Amino acid sequence: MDSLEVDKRPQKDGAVTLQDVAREVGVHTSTVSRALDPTKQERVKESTRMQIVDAAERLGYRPHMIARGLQSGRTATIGVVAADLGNTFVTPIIHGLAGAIEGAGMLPMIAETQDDHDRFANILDHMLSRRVDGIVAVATRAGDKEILESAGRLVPVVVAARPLDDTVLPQVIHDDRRGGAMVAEHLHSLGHQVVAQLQGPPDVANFPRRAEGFSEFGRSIGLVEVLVLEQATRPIISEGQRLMEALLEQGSELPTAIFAHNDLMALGALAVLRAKGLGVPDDLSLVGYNDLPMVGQLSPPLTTVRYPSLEVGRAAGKMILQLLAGERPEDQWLEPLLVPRWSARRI
Amino acid sequence: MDSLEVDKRPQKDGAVTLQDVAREVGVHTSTVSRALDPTKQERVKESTRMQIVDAAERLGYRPHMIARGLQSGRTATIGVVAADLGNTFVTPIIHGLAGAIEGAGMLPMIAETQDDHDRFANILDHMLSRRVDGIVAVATRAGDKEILESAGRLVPVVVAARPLDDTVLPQVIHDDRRGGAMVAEHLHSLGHQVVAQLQGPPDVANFPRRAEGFSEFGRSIGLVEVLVLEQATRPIISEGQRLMEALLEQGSELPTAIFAHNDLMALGALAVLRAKGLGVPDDLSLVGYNDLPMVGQLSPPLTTVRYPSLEVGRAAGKMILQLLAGERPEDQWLEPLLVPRWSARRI
DNA sequence: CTGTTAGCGCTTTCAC
DNA sequence: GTGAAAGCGCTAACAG
Repeated sequence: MDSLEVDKRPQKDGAVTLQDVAREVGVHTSTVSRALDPTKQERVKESTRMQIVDAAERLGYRPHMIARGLQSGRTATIGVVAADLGNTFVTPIIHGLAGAIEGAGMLPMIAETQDDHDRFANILDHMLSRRVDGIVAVATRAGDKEILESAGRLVPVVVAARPLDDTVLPQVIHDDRRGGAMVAEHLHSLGHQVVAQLQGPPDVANFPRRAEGFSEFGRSIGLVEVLVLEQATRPIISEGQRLMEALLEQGSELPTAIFAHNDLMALGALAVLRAKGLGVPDDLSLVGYNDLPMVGQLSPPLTTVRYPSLEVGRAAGKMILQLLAGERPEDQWLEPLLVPRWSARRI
Repeated sequence: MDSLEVDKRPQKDGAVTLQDVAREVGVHTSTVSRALDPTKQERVKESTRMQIVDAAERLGYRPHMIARGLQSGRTATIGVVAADLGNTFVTPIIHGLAGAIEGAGMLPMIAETQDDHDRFANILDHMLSRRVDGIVAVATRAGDKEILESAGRLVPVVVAARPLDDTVLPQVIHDDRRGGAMVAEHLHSLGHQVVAQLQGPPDVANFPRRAEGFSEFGRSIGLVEVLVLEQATRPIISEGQRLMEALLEQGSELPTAIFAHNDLMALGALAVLRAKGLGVPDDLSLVGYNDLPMVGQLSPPLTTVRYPSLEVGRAAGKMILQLLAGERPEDQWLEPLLVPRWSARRI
């Protein structure tokens, strides 16, 4: 029985393994592994390497990244936790992120929280189970901080888009406070004196910051703010409608200009105003935030603050890569830019 | 030496393994495995199971899906191959897909081809290396067919959004031909007689179908079509501009209405028309395709054909799940819907 | 009911 | 320059 060789066919699913290639060439799997590894292929005799490469090609060998990952502990995957893929605000972030990490052979894996804390927790857990190499959180609410930080102890985590107060986690931060102030300044420069805000959910840190920047700077230059008694529970169109209606019905003085905390809420407000027969900007000026695709071509073209989504995604990707390389990246600051269009006009 | 026990601390990265839990409770790993597997936990004595669950909780055990995947050959991951994440057309598809598969514990992994064949090939290869359980292709061009079909021999593949002619692969199909015809009919009903198309890339099957539907049905009802001598190389704004300029400069009769093969190209055309001092719809009617978010609020609100992106994503997700369950799903047909707004008017 | 053994496909010592 | 063997964390087949 000197020929114990068992005829091991390629596995049921048809995948060709290192074994198959090794058998084909008549060498050991470790030799094949070395021959196919760019960093080690010098340690293999040129002639055998050629045979191996050839056989691998011929058989259609494809490395099994899962098996490799089990060994190395890396999956070349970055988990992206978003709130809502239906919001055109997040797509460019994912786009930028994907572009930034693809050079390193990494791919994003995406999940949606729907702004629900339990889902957030589950998703984080799931991603850790999958052993993603890093996590980019673009959906964080204040209540998610602890759990995200504890994930950060296991794997690199970058916080993007929605900032977190007092955290050790590295962040890509947008200066929302400054953005809010820019809106106040713009309205003031157009001659407005009585203004109001439609505020986004207070537990998404961007919104309180926008509110503060707007209110404080506005006060300092003499703007009078009519307080809206409601706040949005989510930063979406329907909530913009609700707040706008609340403002109109609460019986207080009507402002001449409104700062909606994001473009979607501005769209909601616009719909309500239109329905009530109020013209924008003729009767009321309106400013949004984010500069979503196409808002510059709305009727009227929306004055807004440009939020650099693509750059945020790119920066987050780079930071994750740095973290993975053992570096400790500094927080990135990305500045807002006021984009004056036609929905806010001189009074 | 009856106590060979080595003090195996949890691994360097702090991850707790079955081993750790087993050691803690004083049982074998396979017992722990069973105790933690919902389908097998009856085979474990209640008391030990309790201890195990307790210890797992206490130690912070988290299943290692990679290791499990190596064993089972499944990764609970669906690869999504998109052309361009920057296009708001794809996002809802991903959104729908993610929603459809999440119930099965699967997550999408996304990559962009930028409409480049080599990148398409690389990405497919990469996804197969990662052993995704299935692939949804939303970026296919005619030249990608063979390679996609060969991937389909290894793993379930669903073709969505961009159809493929004569393929065995299951598809989510949108009736582009019908959509094109609907546009012709609409323009005809508005009294237009001379029309033109800004055609999308011919190797993305949707566009020739839209063109045929439009031309053939248009001819049958008496529309005269001015041929544009150029075709887009990609379905994007700048190409819409280029074609619109080409039409204006080619010296042929000017149509009274234009059918742009998608909304982005319509936006490009709109910009050119505006720059040349031509009003839409006063001087020229314009119809797009897709009904991207917000095009209903443009100035003018764009008349377009609604492409059911979200539903396409959902259907693709369901089909992948069916395929994974060993079923052979039928192709899904999703119908277009003309959305009349203000960019096309009665002549 | 629980322990043993083998092995998923690959990389990585350690020998020779 | 190459082979042998161990092992990544888990599941499954087989004992007992």
